[in-house]
Amino acid sequence: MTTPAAPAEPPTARRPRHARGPAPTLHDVALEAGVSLATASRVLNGSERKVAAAFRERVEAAAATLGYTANVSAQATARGRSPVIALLVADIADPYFGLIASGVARGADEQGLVVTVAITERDPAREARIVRALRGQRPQGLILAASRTQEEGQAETARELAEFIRLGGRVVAFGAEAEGARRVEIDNRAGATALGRRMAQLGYRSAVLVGAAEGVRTSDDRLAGFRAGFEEGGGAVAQTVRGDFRRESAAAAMTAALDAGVPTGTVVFGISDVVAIGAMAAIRAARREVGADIAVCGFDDVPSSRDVTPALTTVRVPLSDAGYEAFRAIVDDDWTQPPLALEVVVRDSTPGAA
Amino acid sequence: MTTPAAPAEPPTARRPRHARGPAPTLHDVALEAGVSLATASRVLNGSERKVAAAFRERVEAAAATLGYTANVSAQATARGRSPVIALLVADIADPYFGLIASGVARGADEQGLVVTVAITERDPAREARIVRALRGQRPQGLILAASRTQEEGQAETARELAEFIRLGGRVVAFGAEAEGARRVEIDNRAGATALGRRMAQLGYRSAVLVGAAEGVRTSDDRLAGFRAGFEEGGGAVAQTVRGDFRRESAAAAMTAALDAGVPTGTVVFGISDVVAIGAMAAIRAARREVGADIAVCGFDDVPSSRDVTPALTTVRVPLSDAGYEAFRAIVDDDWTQPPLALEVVVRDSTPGAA
DNA sequence: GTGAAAGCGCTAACAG
DNA sequence: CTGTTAGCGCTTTCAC
Repeated sequence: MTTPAAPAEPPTARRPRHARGPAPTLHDVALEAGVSLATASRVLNGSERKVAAAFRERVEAAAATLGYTANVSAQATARGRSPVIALLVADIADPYFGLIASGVARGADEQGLVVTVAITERDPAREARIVRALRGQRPQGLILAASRTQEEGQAETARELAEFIRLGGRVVAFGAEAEGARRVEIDNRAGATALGRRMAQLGYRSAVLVGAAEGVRTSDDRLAGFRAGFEEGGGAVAQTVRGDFRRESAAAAMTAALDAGVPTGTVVFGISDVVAIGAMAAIRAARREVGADIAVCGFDDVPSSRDVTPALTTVRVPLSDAGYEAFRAIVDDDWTQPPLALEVVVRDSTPGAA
Repeated sequence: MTTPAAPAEPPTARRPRHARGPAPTLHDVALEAGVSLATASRVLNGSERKVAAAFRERVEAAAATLGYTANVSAQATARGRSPVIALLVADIADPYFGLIASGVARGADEQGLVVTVAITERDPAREARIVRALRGQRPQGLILAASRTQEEGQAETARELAEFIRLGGRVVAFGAEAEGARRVEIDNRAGATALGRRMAQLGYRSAVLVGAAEGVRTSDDRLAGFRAGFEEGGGAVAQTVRGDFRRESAAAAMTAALDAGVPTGTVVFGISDVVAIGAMAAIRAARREVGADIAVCGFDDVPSSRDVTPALTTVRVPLSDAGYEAFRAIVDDDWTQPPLALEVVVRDSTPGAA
């Protein structure tokens, strides 16, 4: 459908108030207010410089009647910096990333910045492509929340990241280390160690670990930490099975473990609540009971960990705060990470062994 | 820490490969390749026009050695349109919105567009401010997924939206109707009616409804639908209590209902799974049993609805697909919404009454 | 205080 | 095919 013929109008007519068309420009506002571009710019977009009250009012009135909003892209090219923070997550529908994103968004909002979200789907090639595309936005910073492995497939991403940093970009990564990047450190190892120790204290002596592939840092740290704490308390790890961070793969891994044999009184540690919950499903599917028969604990304390039955024992991670800190790390020159307190929370999924 | 003094260099020297500084521009690439700006632009950024292989290669080589990425803001101002889709959600950590966001992101990725996310926190004033700010991005479109009420506080948002549309912007809203906006319709009423009918078939005769404030459209539709189906099947609604879409407020509302008295054999309908799960928590806190004593059902079928115990009966909503459709509605001129099939899924939280 | 004018990085006619 | 040259909408010296 093309635009219907409009009533003929003298070409010099100002665009009528209710016409549909391109957004009014600063030029339009200046014209309407009878001032120069420079003056209009000064009053509308934060400038240090003073403008006489009379002018200021006229400009503001003009902007209001025209419905003017500054064109962010134009401002960005003129100023040489854009008001965007780019966030890279593996999967925005996963509560872990959703919580982080909410913290980032909160910070961005405080500073009037906008956050753009990109999804890696845990695909390294995709991740590299995305980082490259994101570079084009010339964002103030890049927040990497996608769980990354140390190796293969990462080279390309690392290269793009390095380039971004070299060009003056800021990147902050969760856990992962990247040359020149800041890190928001969630002490996965310590948290998991505390959890493992606690499980040992509760009387468990045998554990099954459900993790992601070797080399995935978050997974490795949590696994190692749990093992250390648990062994320190006198327990032993009977099996380690692996999937990824998704519920289904965790359930499959747990099923394998069950097939191999899991005695009553064992505690299962899932590297994340989502994984632990997947394991719970597998345990039930195998007609075993979660709790008294096989205990389960996770990590993160996502909202649904309280809603499963029995409620899941886990390590509380202030994910939203962590997201906020990641944001601060981008915008605050002398940011140093405040402690992100992890806390073991014991619920019914790990009843004290007799 | 300031930049350490760099080794003196003749001012005419090209920026060395590893210097830290502003990102290379198209101009730099053209220079390096010994071609004109126009040619460089043509090979690097999709143009219809042909460029001789020899030139093309030189430009590509130059871009690669310089690590060039086109400046998106500059492209946007030059082209007069920016590659962004703005998404407005109430709370990105809520699985409902997370799922929608993932669908939007999938679509955007397919088209090489970027999505920016803003959070309303269900605050109308905030929402209006955000829409206004988003206008500045001159996005291709605006997707409104924040649940909105019909009235008060919305006037301002409506005004901003109207202005955006008048200026040629596209907006698509979930459910809500806005002059000139496309809608992605999730047939909440029909889905809820089917659920209500099904509950009646299972033998329930009395229901407690847990909704959000009156005037919140999604809530109203689901409530009305459930009531219709349930009454049609011979049931009756005993109480309607209200909170919002959050777990805690739903639990509080349910607690109030329990205080007022909820007989065994009642079915509780929560307008969303999150609400239903909050109600489940309240029921347990009141030392009642979910299932045989008080049945519970929800709406959406978010992942955790399968993980609670007993598993939650609900209406499956293809949220991610809905998000994808919202995206399509923005970019596809002659988009018409394909059916978004809702499906009642009965699980253990609503055992067949005897 | 205010305005003219030169960019910002890129695109898109328009000539060659 | 390639290069020249106006813009795009806004900011920011730099004079007045």
